[in-house]
Amino acid sequence: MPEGNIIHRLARIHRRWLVGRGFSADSPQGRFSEGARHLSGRTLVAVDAHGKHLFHHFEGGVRLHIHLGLFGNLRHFRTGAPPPSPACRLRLASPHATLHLSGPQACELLSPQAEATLRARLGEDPLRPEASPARAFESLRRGRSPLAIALLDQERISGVGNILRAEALFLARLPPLLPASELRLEDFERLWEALRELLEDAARDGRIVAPRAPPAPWETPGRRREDRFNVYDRAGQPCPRCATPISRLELASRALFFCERCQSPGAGARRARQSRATR
DNA sequence: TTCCGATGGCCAC
DNA sequence: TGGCCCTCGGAAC
Repeated sequence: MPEGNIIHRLARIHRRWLVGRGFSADSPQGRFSEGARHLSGRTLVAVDAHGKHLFHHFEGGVRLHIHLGLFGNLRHFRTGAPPPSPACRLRLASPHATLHLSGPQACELLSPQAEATLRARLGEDPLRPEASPARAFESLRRGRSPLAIALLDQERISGVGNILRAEALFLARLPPLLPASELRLEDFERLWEALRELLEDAARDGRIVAPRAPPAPWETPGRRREDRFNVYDRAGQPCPRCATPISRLELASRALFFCERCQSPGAGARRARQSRATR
């Protein structure tokens, strides 16, 4: 489920509803019993999201680090929490809300030092206010990997997952296999803006819905999953811009979706020239 | 009822 | 690069 948008959304909800509450904690599954004992009885004082990582700070300097990985799920119930599933790694309960965490890649207590070390490795997160596009640009251009690979590298830009990379590259009309070192500033600026907008909308709405191009009225909120994307998981279906069948490529064991025509080398530059000419 | 894939990432080789 | 971990919904039988 989780790309950066989900993590930021969770952080916002928890900040609003849970900070200042005291929690009891347990680990129905048993794999986090020791950590749960340390958490139990403490008040949540802050919640922060960085890329796909979530940090809950409790009183007494106790810090919980959660990474949902591919399968992780963090549910919240304001009232009437159901019994936890047997796989529930951590349950945090207060009179006002209950959290159920299952299947995380990471659920651990970290010292402030360990948290700082972890965060120092993360690249610019487009959803964080201090994010620097200039640093992200420099970081993306390091090395020779294709743009599509560089985008998933959390040490360059953090929070981007497989859906967002496909949709952002499509909206920015960039060829996914372009060597990242050849990315030009004007192309990067379109890409960064696409990422920022997709992430921000998805963090607010709770799911990724890519704007359709060419400009079409925004679909109704009831838009079905398979209609939410321009290219992701749409192999063989017509590109919404040019009707060319969407391509699927296996790259570093991840599926990559793109339009060979709209995202051919030079497509972005051609479009930029056209829009300048018509201004 | 079983099976499979998924919006991640780590580690060993 | 491949194997592996973790969970769960929906497709396939």
